[in-house]
Amino acid sequence: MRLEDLPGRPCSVAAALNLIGEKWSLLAVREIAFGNKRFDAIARNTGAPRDRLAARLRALEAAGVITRRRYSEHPPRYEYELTEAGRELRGVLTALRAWGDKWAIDAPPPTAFEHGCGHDLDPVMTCRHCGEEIDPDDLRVRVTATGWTRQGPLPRADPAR
Amino acid sequence: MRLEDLPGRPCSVAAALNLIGEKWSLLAVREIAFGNKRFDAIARNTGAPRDRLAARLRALEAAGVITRRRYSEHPPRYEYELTEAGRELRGVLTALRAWGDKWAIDAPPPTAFEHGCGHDLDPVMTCRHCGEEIDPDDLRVRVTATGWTRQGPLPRADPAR
DNA sequence: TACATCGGTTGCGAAATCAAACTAACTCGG
DNA sequence: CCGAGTTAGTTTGATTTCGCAACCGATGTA
Repeated sequence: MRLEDLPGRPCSVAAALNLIGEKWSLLAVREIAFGNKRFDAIARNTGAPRDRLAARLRALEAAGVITRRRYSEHPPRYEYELTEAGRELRGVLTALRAWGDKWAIDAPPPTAFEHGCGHDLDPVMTCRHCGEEIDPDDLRVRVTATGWTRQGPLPRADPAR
Repeated sequence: MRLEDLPGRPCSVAAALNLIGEKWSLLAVREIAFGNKRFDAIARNTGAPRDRLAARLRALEAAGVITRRRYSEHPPRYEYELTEAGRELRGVLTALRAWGDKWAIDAPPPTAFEHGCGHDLDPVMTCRHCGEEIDPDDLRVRVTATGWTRQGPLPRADPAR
């Protein structure tokens, strides 16, 4: 993706959404990550219309997020797998799931994961360098294409309101 | 959001995407997180069509992600701010940006952040309990609504391919 | 023979999206 | 006072995408 081809601020978030931001794309990735490799299972578990799903799977393949492998000739049958890029998308899914658990549903989380350490997964974003939990209020913009964002600290939560 | 109202697997990821998965929504949140509170700035920096942006901002407000505050009567003028839910979305943006930096663009990251510890931000998702980096291959599905996913380990990366 | 499975494609109407123009109420400079 | 600019949208009309249902062909199963 060429950043210049995106409207607005040159930004990896926009570039990422260009690849995986269409409706059903991330849910398809979720299903494949769950081990559901086949078209029918992905369609059933996401609820996506079959024609839209077919289009999304092609786009995800073109984006390098999944591969399509024929496991039968006559009739041709395919299964989908995550590429390295697709596998790394699971982190995005984890962040989204954590947010959704907290803010998008009123019931307890419908899906939980057990981490290798034996406890239920409770993900935290940390700084690889210092190991501390990342407080987004504690970040400064360091580099951007000129003209798009002034350098300096990001706005903080305003405790007055 | 009632999970029963979603098509497919009951899932917080789907519920989250229902709130913030439409086109331009996350980019609008990104801009507000950057401190751009006004309609025109958000429109300019995202590249979103103004009518779409107006619709998205209303939807984000209804979803509880942003607030709309009048800063002028006559003419009525508004500015947008993140709610607590919106501020916690910054973690999703961080995950998405990290993925996009690596997989969605060919150039070096257009935006970097400096963490409080003095180094460039390099986010890692860790387990709150044991502090270890989360390897998505090291997760087992612990609970889901019955019928949707067998319990047990998730498929691993297949080293044979 | 009849039906089910699988991985789609096709056709079609409904809905969402887009760029551009327009509105309305102000402010500022001269 | 005049004209230009700012701000936050709304309107318009064309384009694109979406969602649904039906269909298809090759095979396997009862």
